[in-house]
Amino acid sequence: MNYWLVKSEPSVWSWDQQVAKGAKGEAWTGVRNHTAKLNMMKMKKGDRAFFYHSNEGKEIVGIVEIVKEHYPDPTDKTAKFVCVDIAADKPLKKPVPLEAIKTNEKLTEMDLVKYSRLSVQSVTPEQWKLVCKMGGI
DNA sequence: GCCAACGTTGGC
DNA sequence: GCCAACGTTGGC
Repeated sequence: MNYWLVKSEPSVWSWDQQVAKGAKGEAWTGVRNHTAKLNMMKMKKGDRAFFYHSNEGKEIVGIVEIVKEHYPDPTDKTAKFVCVDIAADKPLKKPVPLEAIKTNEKLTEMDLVKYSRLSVQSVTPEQWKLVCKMGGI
């Protein structure tokens, strides 16, 4: 299994809205960046991803599961980009703020720190375990 | 194909 | 609200 991290501004699409969609999930559309697109194309059904709130909160709030692999993004008129369907798995007992990641020397290599603008990122198993632990899971 | 100008993202 | 980082666009 591979691990990922997706970012969303809560004013646009929040964790609560994701949870409300249930196990069926929701299309993760609107990605217009080729690096993020390549990451989405590597996602497999059953992979897990952290759900991060950018701008407001700036913390990892929950875990989602990839429930449908990549297909053309219906909101993209140029037909160049793709989306996946994700469903809320479970919330972190304790959200992990960006600050905690930046100050943990084991996590300074996370894309969240190095490439803060990338909206779909990969996470190593080591990073995944550590963040889960920090989040109380 | 280079690069300056411009737009967007997101932390601060 | 500012600005750094980075992607995209368009003139040459």
